[in-house]
Amino acid sequence: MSRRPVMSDVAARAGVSHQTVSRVLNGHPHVSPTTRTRVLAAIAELGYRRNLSARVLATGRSNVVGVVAQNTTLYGPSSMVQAIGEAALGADLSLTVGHVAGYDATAASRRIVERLVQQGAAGLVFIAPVDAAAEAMRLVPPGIPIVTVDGLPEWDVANVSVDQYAGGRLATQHLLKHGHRTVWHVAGPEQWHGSRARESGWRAALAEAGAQAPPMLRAGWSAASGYQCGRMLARIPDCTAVFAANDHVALGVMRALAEQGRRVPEDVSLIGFDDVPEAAYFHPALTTIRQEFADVGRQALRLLLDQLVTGARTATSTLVEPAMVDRDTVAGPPVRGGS
Amino acid sequence: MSRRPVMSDVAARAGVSHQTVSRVLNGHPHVSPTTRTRVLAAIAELGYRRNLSARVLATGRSNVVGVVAQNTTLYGPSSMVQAIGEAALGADLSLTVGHVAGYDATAASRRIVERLVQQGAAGLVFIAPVDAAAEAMRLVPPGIPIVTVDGLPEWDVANVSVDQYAGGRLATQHLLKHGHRTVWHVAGPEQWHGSRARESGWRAALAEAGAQAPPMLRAGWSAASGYQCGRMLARIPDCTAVFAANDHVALGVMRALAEQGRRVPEDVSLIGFDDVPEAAYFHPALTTIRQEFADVGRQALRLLLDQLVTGARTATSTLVEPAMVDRDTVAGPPVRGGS
DNA sequence: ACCCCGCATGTTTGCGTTCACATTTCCGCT
DNA sequence: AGCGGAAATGTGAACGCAAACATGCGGGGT
Repeated sequence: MSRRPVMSDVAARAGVSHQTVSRVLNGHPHVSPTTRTRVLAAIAELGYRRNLSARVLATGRSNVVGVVAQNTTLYGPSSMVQAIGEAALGADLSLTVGHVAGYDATAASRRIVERLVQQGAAGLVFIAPVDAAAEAMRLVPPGIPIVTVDGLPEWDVANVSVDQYAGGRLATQHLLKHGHRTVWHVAGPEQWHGSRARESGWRAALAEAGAQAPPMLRAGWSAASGYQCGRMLARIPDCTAVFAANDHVALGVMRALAEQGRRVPEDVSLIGFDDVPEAAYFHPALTTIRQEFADVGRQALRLLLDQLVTGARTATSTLVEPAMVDRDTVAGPPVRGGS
Repeated sequence: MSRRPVMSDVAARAGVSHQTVSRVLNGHPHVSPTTRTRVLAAIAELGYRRNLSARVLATGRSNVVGVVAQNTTLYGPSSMVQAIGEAALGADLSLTVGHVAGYDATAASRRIVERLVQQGAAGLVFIAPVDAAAEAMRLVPPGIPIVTVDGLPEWDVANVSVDQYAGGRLATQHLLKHGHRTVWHVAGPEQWHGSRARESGWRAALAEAGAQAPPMLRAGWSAASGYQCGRMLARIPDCTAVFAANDHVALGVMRALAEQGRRVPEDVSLIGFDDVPEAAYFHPALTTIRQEFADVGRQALRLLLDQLVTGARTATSTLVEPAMVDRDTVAGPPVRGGS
C-alpha cells in the first residue's frame, strides 16, 4: 500500500474504531490508557499524519493565521514577521505568510488574501504600511478577524504601530536641542504611512521650537536614494542637521556628505530611524530612533488572539513607543566665522 | 443567512447544479457562455469563495508549496523567500512560509514541517543553510518532492546553492592579485554550510598561490561580531588583506580598523560577501562577492516544479555562480619601510 | 428519416475528519 | 445479585468539493 494511511487504517491496526483514534489525537477524555498507547503505537508504525484539510472541513475552523506582508526584504517587515511567527508558535497557532511581491502590489495582495481566505485562515495580520493594503483588506469576509500593523486609524480595525510621529518629533527635538537652527528632512516614500508620520513629527517639532521648516527631500528606503539626496544637501552650507527617513538612507546621506568633504558630526549632524543592527558600526556610529519591531509583532498577535476568542472584530489600537539611541552622529552646529 | 455561501447556494441562485458551478470555477470546457456568466454573476452577488480544504480533500492534491526558512531577518534568506514567492505566483502555486524562530531551531522546524505536511503541501522548499535542517527533512513523507537551498550534496535531494566555494576563492584570489602576501579570513558561524564553503575556497586559493594560511577568526553574521574580530586584526601589523564572511562582518571589521587608525584600503584591503544593497554606500564602498539570491529562488522553484510534474523526487543540483563587485576597499599592500 | 456523436448539464459517490448520538463495559453500591 | 451510572467505545451523518458516470438535446451525415 503506497497510499498515505488514514485514520481508519490506524484504527484497524490498533483494533479500535476510527473515532477512538480521533479522540486520542485530539486529547479527549474517556480514553483508557491502554487503548491510547495502542493507538499511539499504530500511528507511529504507520507513519500516520492527519489530513488537515479534512479536519478543517469537518470542524469549520482552523488555527491558521495568515500574514500578508509587503516587502519582506526590508528589515522592519521581516523582523515583524519573524516576531509574529514566534508568538504564533507559542499560542499553538500556525502561520502562513503571503509575501506580496514588490512589482505589482495590488494584484498580488488580492490573490494572497483570496488564497488565505479560501484556505480558511482563522485570522489575518496585515503588515500594511501603504495605502494599497486597505483595498486588499476589504476583500476579507466580515467574519474573519483582522489586525493591521502600521495601518491607518480610519480603517477602523485593530491596529498596532510604532508611534512614528513621536519618533520623528524625538529625532528633530534631539537635533534642535544641540543648538541647530533648524533640521532638514530626507523623507521616505510618500505612500508609506510611516514616512508621512515621521514627516509630521518633524514638522511639529520644528513648529513647536519656532523653527522654519526647510524644503523636504524625498528618498526611498534605500541607501542609494539617500545618497542622491545627500549630494543635494552637501551643497547647502546652511544645512547642519539632517533627520533621515531610516538608517540606510542616513548611510547614503553620510556617504554623499563625506565625498563633499563635509564631516559628520562636526559639520553636519545626522539622525536615522529604525536602529538596524549594523547602524552602530557605521562610520561614525549612527544616532537613531529605535523601533521595537519584535514588540510590535507580539502585540499584533495578542490583538488577534483577543478577537479570536471573542469571535468578533474589534478596533482597539496599540502604539509602541520608539526610543532614541544616541551615538556619534549628532553634535552642536559648527561655529561660524572661519572663511 | 450569515453562513458563508457554498457551491450549492451559488448553484441555486444561478438555477444550475453545483457541478456546473464547479466547472465554471475550474475553467472546464463544455459550459455555455450564458450559463457561465450567470454563474459568475451569482458568485459575485453572494460573495462566494470556494473552500480550499474541501477542494484539497476531494482532489487529493494541492498547489501549495511550503517553504521552511531559517532566519528570515537575514538579508540572504529573506531575499530568497521573496524570489521564491514571486516565482510561485507566476506558476500559479501558492506559498506558505514557515518561519523557524531562532531560539530552538530543531523543535520549531519539526513542528513547521509537520504542519506543512498535514496541510497537504504539494512540495517543500527548505532554506537549509545549517545541518539542523537535515533532520527536519527526514520527517517529510517520501511522496512529497523536496528542494533544498544551500543544502549539502550528501543529502541526496534536489538542491540549489550559490557556489560559495568559488566565491571564497574569487575573493582571496582578488586580494592576492593585488600583491598581498596572504589573506586573513573572518569566517561566519561554523554551523552554516556557506561559511564552511567560503572558508574552503579561501584555503584553496591560498594553497594554489603557495601562500601560508594565517589563523582563521570566527565571527557570526553580524557587524558586532565582525567588530570584535576586527579589533584583533587591527593589532596585527602583518595583516594587510582580509576576506570577511559577509558584508556586515566586513562593516564591523572596517569600523574596528578605523578606530585603531588603520586605513582601508591603504593599510588593509578588505572584501566582503553578499553585496547587500547598502554595501556600495559603506565608507569606503565595499568590494564584495555578489550572490544572486533572486536567481537561487527562481531555480529552486523550477527544480520543484520539475519534480511536481514527474511526480518523483530527483536529486539534480544547480550551482549559481557568484561574481566579484570591485569597489574601493581593495588595493595593493602598503609599502614597507617608513617607521 | 435515421442514427450517432458531441456538447451541455445533472446525479451520485467519496475524499478523511469530527460531531452527535447510540451502545457496550465496568465498577460500586445496596 | 441486581441496579445505576459513568467511563469507554462504536455508528452514522455531515462538512464542501470534484471526479466519474449518466442523461438530454440538437444537428450533420448517409
